This record gives sequence, C-alpha cells and structure tokens, in this order.
Amino acid sequence: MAIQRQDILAAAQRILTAHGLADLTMRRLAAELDVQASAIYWHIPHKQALLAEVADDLLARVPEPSSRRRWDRQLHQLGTDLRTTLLAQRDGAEVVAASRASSLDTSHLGKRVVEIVESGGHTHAHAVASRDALLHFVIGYTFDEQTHAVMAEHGAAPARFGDADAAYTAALDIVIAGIRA
Amino acid sequence: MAIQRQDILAAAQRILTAHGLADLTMRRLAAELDVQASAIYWHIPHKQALLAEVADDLLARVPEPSSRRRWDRQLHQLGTDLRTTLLAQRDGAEVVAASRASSLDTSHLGKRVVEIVESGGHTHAHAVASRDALLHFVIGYTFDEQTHAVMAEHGAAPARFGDADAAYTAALDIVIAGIRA
DNA sequence: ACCTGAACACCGTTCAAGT
DNA sequence: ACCTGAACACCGTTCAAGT
Repeated sequence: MAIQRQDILAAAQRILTAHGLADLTMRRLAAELDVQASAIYWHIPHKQALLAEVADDLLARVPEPSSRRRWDRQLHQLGTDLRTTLLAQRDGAEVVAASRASSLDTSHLGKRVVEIVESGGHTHAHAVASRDALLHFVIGYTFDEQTHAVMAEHGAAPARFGDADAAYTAALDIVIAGIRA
Repeated sequence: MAIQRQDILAAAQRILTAHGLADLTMRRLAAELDVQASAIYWHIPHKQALLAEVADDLLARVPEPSSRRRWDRQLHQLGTDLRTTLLAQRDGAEVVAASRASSLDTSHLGKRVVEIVESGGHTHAHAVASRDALLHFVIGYTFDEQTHAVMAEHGAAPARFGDADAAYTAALDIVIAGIRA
C-alpha cells in the first residue's frame, strides 16, 4: 500500500529521536520508508515543509495551562512546560527555532499567551509584546541549553555546573516579572 | 603571496553581505580567494570555526553603553544596539544564533550585562539570570525578525504591519522591567 | 609553509518513465 | 495515483602530491 503523509512525519520523528537533526535527510527518510527519496516529493513540496510539521507537532504537545490559577502562574506554567517539551525531543529547540520561529504570532501557543496576559487586565499591545518577550526567550534559552549539552557530550565545551532547572526558572521569573510590571 | 586568516574572514563577510548565509560555502569562499576549497583547511579546521569568527566579529561591533547613565538605561541601550548590529549584517542574527548561542556566558557582551546589572545593586545570581533573559530574548527576537523579512520578500509570508522598532522596544522594556523588579 | 588535484561520501530536488 | 531510476547541481572534508 501507498505511503501516507502521516508515515513520513512518523519516520522523521523516529530518525530525529534516534540519530538527530543532522541525520534527518531526505535519503535517510526514504530508506526508513522503503522508497526512493524522490517518492517523498509526491507527498510533500520540500524538506522545510516537513520540518515545519515536525515543529508544529512538537509544539502541540505543550499542555494547556490550567485556567483556574492566576494569570501570571499560568504564564509560568506555560514557560516551564514549553521548555520541558522542547528538551524532551532530541534537537527539539533547534527544529522549532529553525522552522517555526517566524510564526509565533499566528501559532496556538502565541495566541494562548496573549489571552492569558489580557486576562490579567493588560492591554492587547502589552500582551503582544509579552508574547514576543516570553516565547523568544524560552525558545532561545532552550536552544542554547540543548546545543550546549550536545557539545559538552562531544567534549567540545565545558559542562555547566549548577542546577539547570533553577537557572532557567530564575530567568523565566524575570521575564514574567516584567510582564506583570 | 599566501592567503591570511584575515583574508578568509573578509571574504566570508563579503559573500554573506552580497549573497547570504546559504551561499557562504567553502567552495564559493575558495573561489572568492582564488584558491581551491581544500586550501582553506590549511588555515581553519572547519567551517564552523569560520562561522564562529564571523559571529564574534559581528558581536564586537556592538558599542559599549555609556557608563554615565543609569544602569537600566545602559541595559536598554545595549539591547537596542545589539539588535541594530545584528540587523545591519545580512543573516546576522542567524549566524550568531547558530554559532555563538552556546557561549553567551563567556562572551564579552554577556560579561558586560552581568556587570551592568550588578552595578544596579543586584546579586550576582540575579545578574546572571538577567543576562540569560536579555540576550536570549534579543537574539531570538531579531532572528525571527530577519527570517521573516526574507520570507516576506520572497512572498512566502505576509508582511508585518506596524512599527517594527516600537514593537521591539515594547518587548525589550518588558524584559528590562523584569530585571529591575 | 602553503596550495593543488582528485577523490570520498554525501546533499535536496526534478522529471521522464513505469505500474 | 504513486513510485522508480537516473540525473543535476551541488555540499564539507581529507590527503597524497606538488612547489
């Protein structure tokens, strides 16, 4: 039977998890699906479109913050969960940074942040600026963390000392304090 | 006469400005220098090292904030100038995000931010978290901006309306307010 | 010391042709 | 409708050999 678009996404995720973004090539993907590389182009227009799908799928895993809690706690939750989700997928932050960076404004996550900040009694303009500050910070920070972890593994960088989670929370708290102010 | 390491950096910058990061290949670089691609490997170990040099050179162009002004104004100045510097170089933010992301802590810029925040009477821990929040935000935000501008040029994304500088300043102010708090 | 020539092991993408 | 086969136009990097 024929290959489905779904199968391509699943195969891409398997390669990403098992071998990393550098090994996620069209030829390797084709091999994983037992077809020729050119066959994939009947299903998707180009590699970037596939990467965007991988990124979207990853971001969709970020849980909804419980709307019971205070708005700034919801924001904190979202900032924490987004990082956790990105770290859970090998090269997750890089995939998102490379292929989804340019559409935070239209993304579900972006809209969610705007809503939460507005629910705190802030203007739409402030909510939009808050979204930009928060999401760019989280993605950039996590990308750095993940990149560094890989380099440290290969001995190309010194390992970082201290509690990574605590360091992140401290920086996240600064951004959220700024949104509150 | 022989090619200098300096010449390679200069040639790389010319290609970057004229044709963008995608066209900055070892072969094109070699052509620009009138040598074979393999000749470059006598001077630099690999492409990544060259990219790191390009990124360092770019970051070194960020002016020092005038230490006369209040510490939080210095931070604002630095945040503004960093973005301006990245935007001034074609694909500047991407080069920095890709090759320098993982060493903000040891960079001159990173140290400078820590100093400025400490000069505001804050603890070292707070200054470090502030550095991470500020620099990841600025680089991530500017990367997004630059990526989006290229895509909009190619018709691959809708143009953004409104004042880009004002939007950036609003988000930057949030981060700085958080540092102040 | 510095560079060439040639190769190795790859890429993403296109497209006529097959079934 | 869906895929193969073959090609096009490239990559980064290595390394013996030349000067």
